[in-house]
Amino acid sequence: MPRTPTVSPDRILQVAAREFADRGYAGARVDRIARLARVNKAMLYYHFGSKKALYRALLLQVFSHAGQRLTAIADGPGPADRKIHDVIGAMGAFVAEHAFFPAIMLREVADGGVHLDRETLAALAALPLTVGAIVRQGVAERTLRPLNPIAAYFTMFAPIVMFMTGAPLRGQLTSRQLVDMSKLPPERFVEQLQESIRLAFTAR
Amino acid sequence: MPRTPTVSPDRILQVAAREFADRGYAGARVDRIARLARVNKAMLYYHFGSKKALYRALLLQVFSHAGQRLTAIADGPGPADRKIHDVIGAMGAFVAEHAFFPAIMLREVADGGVHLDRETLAALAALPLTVGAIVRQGVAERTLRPLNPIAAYFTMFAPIVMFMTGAPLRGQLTSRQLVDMSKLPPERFVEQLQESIRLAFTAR
DNA sequence: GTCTATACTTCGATAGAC
DNA sequence: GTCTATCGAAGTATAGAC
Repeated sequence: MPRTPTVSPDRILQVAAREFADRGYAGARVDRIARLARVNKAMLYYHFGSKKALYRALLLQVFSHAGQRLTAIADGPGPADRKIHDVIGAMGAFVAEHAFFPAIMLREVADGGVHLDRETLAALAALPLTVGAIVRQGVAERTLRPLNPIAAYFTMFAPIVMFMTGAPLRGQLTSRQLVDMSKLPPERFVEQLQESIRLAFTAR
Repeated sequence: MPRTPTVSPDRILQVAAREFADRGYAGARVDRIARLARVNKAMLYYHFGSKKALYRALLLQVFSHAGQRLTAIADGPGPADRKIHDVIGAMGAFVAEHAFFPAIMLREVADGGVHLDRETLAALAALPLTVGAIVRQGVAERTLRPLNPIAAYFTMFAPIVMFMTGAPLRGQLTSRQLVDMSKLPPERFVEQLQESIRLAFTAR
């Protein structure tokens, strides 16, 4: 996966990812995406048709990739408590590779999915579905305590998504000397979360 | 606190809360806020000066209120593990009273605080500061296990904020029969989170 | 304090030549 | 596939009468 794709559509998607993550659907500017991707606007519309279609193409791609990571773990062997640990780690790794992902996820939650079609929503739905499957496995095999799958999904993923998205805001609060929120690298946050979720979810 | 304030500025703030929560700063429309608040646009600008000033006034108000709730608990008597439980409950109650709050919080995290001034950022900073104080108390008195205060803050609040904000998206996923995420009322989610955080944070 | 009308800007999208 | 030029809609904000 090259850092600077030579093909226009790929380069557009890459720039669009940052633009939509940083500014949201309403705040994103097609002009800016085209300029940063070094294509003119007409070219962008030629490839994607509309701002909304570009947004959907991007989200479908990223949600599908994220879903595949989780599904691979859920469908693999091993006890559910181990899978929970691995799934949190996989999400942390996915965010490390795709820094724009958590902000997009956050914004789509806030927007209520209004810009998405059924296909993109289905790709998004794979995430809670996969976690739900692991939780049900764990409760059945008694490696996890009885948990509501939806509650478990939010309890394990919301912290990672909000922490990763919140880096710029933490930077502002820290640099303005309002709170010092600078001393926790992402990898350590993931470890701490894994430990908290292990204590919270494991049957005993 | 009347449901339909008679004074224009109050009514504008109330409508603006829903508009900014539903659509974000960039997506919010001053025209729509004015129309729904039954004032004309010139009146809105007369009272608040600009879209940004209106946004800041709203966020300053809501962050201050939320911060006061938490501070009251943190400064009160009792062991820290109990305060953690109460603070989660207080946040759940605050959201029940101000349904727009979690979406605003989520969007501001994603926007990186770019629309806020120092005063509003300070009001926001009170939240992690207060949780940090409770965590430090608990670690000192050995009612909580050693925890990074920042990690603790995100672990306990991110789930509540994302779950509450995500109601419309869950509704879409459920009604389109992609996942059934409809069977978990907010109060039960808060209880489940309190139990998970108790297990995750308590020293033993 | 309240209104109508409008100035000014920006945005998404397209026409049409090459 | 690629470009320049531009259109029409929509947005924030204000002027100026009452």
